[in-house]
Amino acid sequence: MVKARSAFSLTYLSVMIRESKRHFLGGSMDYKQTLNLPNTDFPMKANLTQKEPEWLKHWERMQLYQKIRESSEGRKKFILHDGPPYANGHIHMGTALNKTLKDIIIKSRQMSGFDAPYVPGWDCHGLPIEHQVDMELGAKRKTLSKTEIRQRCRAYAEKFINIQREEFKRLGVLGEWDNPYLTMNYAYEAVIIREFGRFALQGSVYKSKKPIYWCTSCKTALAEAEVEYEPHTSPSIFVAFPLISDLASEYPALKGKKVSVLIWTTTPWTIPANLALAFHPDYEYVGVQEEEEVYVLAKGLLEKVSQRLSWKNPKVLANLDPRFLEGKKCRHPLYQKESVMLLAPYVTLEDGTGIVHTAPGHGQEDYESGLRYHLDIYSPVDDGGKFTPEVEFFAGQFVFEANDSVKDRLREVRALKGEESLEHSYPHCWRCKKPVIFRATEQWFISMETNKLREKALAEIDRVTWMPAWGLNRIRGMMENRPDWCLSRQRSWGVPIPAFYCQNCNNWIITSEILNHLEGLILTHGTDIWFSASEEQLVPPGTICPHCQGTRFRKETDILDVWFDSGVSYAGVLEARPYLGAPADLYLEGSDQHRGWFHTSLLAAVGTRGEAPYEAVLTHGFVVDGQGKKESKSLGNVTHPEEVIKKYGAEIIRLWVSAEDYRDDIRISQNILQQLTEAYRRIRNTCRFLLGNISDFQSSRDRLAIKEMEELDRWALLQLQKLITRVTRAYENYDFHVVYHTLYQFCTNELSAFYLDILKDRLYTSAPKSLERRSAQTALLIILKALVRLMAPILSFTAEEVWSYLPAEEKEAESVHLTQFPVFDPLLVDEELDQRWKTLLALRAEVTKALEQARKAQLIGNPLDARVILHLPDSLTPAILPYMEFLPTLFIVSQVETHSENRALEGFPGSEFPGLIIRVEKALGEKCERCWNFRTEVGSFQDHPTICSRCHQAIGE
RNA sequence: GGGCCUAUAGCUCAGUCUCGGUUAGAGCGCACGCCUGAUAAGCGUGAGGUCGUUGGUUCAAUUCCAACUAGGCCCA
Repeated sequence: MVKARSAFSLTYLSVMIRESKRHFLGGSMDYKQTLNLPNTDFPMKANLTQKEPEWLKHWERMQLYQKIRESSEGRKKFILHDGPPYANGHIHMGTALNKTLKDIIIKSRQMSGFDAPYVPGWDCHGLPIEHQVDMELGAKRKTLSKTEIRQRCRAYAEKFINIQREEFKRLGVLGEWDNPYLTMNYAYEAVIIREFGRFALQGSVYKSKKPIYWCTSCKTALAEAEVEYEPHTSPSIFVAFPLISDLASEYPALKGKKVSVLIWTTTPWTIPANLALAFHPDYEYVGVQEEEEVYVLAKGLLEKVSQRLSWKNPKVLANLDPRFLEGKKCRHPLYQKESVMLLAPYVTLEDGTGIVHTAPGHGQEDYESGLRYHLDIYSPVDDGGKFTPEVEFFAGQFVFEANDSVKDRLREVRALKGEESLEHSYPHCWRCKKPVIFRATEQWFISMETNKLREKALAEIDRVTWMPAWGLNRIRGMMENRPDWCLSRQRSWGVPIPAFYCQNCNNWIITSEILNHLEGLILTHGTDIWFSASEEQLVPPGTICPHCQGTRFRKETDILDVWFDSGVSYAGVLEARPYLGAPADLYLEGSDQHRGWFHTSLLAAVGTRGEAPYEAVLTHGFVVDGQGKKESKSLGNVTHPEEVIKKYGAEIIRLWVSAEDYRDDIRISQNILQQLTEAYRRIRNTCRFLLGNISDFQSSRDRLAIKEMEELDRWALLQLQKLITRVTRAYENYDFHVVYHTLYQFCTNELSAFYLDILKDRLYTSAPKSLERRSAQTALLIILKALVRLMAPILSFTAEEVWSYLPAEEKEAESVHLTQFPVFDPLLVDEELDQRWKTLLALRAEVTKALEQARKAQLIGNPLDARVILHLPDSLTPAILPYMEFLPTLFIVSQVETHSENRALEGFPGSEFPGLIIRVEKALGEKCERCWNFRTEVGSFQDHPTICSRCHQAIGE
């Protein structure tokens, strides 16, 4: 980067020469040339789009990140552990927000005296990538082996890691980009296996059935993301389940009647797997007689059902309390088995009878009820969707074809009370487009209760600091209610579940010997070895089945849930890299991660280490549009980081991230970006002005001690101390919008509209080396150096650019990012001065109003045209009188006088100070051609007839 | 449908939470004006708010409570 120093003295010299020539010739002078106007090459226009990439190159060349690490060796660590984004697609505003926030935290902690390393990571395995690869392959997929698919998945992940890495770097995020953590790195994969092994060896892992989406045509499990909802016509039937339990004791009206529970379903084929009937605990149910039978159904649906079943004369015999029915039994209409009545909150009155036919092996909610009531997860259907031989009447039939047979059979036994057909939205396979079924299959789980995982996790949740505080309730609620962790996926792109089955007795086996052996293999070959090598190679020599002494084994084909991959990152990253450490000080992600990464990381760490992997968790909201609506392609309200960078620069994204309160949802719109651009210019220009006015200043030579400085300058430094306190505290609390607003308003209010505006006269017109000018410059340099460091975590590019324009002797490091925040200096604080000046400022506000009136009346234009006459009330006199000489400077007017008490003063009445009257008149004397103040003595110097005495003296020096 | 959260000027944020109490603040933007020695800059003045809606508690509510509406996240 180019940095040019002004050559003030040279300029000045040439001016003096020119001046004397002119004087000699007797012409009028160009006094502008004798002023000390701002002088800097720091450009007003930022040109961010072009400059930012140059800075990035510069930082890379100078190895900035490594230098920061070296410079902070031995300091107290601050570990922000990166939650890995998924290695799929380009970054969006949300990921940009997340990474930028992390960068601001890292940089601000670093500048607060910590050693804050940042290791970014990526989540690499999983269905979305495999799905993409599948789609790209099309029909060719079936010809490829698992290993070949996995190779393509790896390449796919690599491609997007590289894309995202460049996009993140472009935002100005500093970190160990050349050595990120990837969940598909061999070493990381080995850690996943090891951590799973810890769970397995302590007995927390078990196998059990669970219903999943299953495509009978592709003979494969499907994830939620792989099903598409399409219209589908299903038969819908009403079925009666005769009661076994006698209700007459509680409801005498039912004595001696044939009572049945009436259900409605759109999947007749699941009737053979029925094990229960679900009632809502809070609804009212009735026993209704129609002809010879009594039916139990929800009161609220009686009318609807009567109509649909064309009942002629339904008669309510009893109101039934579902809580009394709980646990009572019905008989299955087709088989000699029971169906238990239970309570479930998901039952609705939208359709049907208010009682839900429950087959735990064929539905998610049914499954949950099954678990709660300890029912068998019964699913007598094979991979091809055919009933297994054990199913009487329907064995071997394809389930969708069995719908009719089931109906026929129900009709035969007079259990079928009504039938219709229904068009509704039904899940279909994304690949073959055929309707899918819910089918229970064997899955791997981590128990929430074994080893008290839930209890320990809840205790750790209470110990961790959640920001905002409501995060605790949120994750607590989830942890209290979550089911056991289903770990297995029937997929290819992931880490295998390292289990073997004995070929002889079919029991599964996971031992420490097996795990150790595998870990070694995976470190050198990755988990690909699991898919490519034979069991003989994967099982350590001499392994025998602990159950039956068998020696031949078959490997598990399921892989692990990717949430387990990222969930063990504390082990794969924090513990694996000696310069980090676990637990982390902070995790920072979107609030959706209360169910995601925060949750799984906690479970994994508590389950294996007994403690949370983080001390504190900070969450941010989601990016929404200018109206607060979520971004969506169809609404067309999506803002892309790339476009913002192209139009405004990454710096504006960083400013946006800082300006908004990220704990809520974060809005973005062209209007907001426009506004931030304006704010950016103001901050930039303030820095430029400061740079321009210290161009001839060298602290070692010119700096004044605080005691020697003008009171105004001391006031400014005092305000700076308040700024430092406020801003550093805001950084500490992660309140970046407070940082932004405080910095910005300091530039606007304290500096631009007040201090700098007043200072111009002194800076420009005083003799260059005069004490009063050096006093101002001393303050300006201190302010600039503080500002540039305080803004560096947010405006990382601009701060560095400003830094590069500082005089060499002011730069204690080659990059602003290698420096520390300014610290509060008590020597610069003077409470009494601050109080005195509060009154001065309030008076100034009154005067500016009066000046505005005068301007409106066309009495004056520039305030320097004015002479202000004050009538001070007694309450103000003691505070103001000592400053009479300073008032013209303060008001930026030519003259200020107090009015004698004798006669009333006509003028502008002050609103804040009763009795204050301000009169504005044309200033006396002539306008000094050099400083533009009106002075009566202008004209009294023969050598310079158009300037005032102050300027005359200044020129002479 | 359930859990958690949010709602203050056109925009971004203060204030209210832990103390309910005179005319609810700032900056930007906007309008009008000044300056032309920060100049694709700088300064000033002004207009903008029934503090999401409706109830309740209270002498008094933007602030406490409830419901509702809108929006967000996570579930179903």
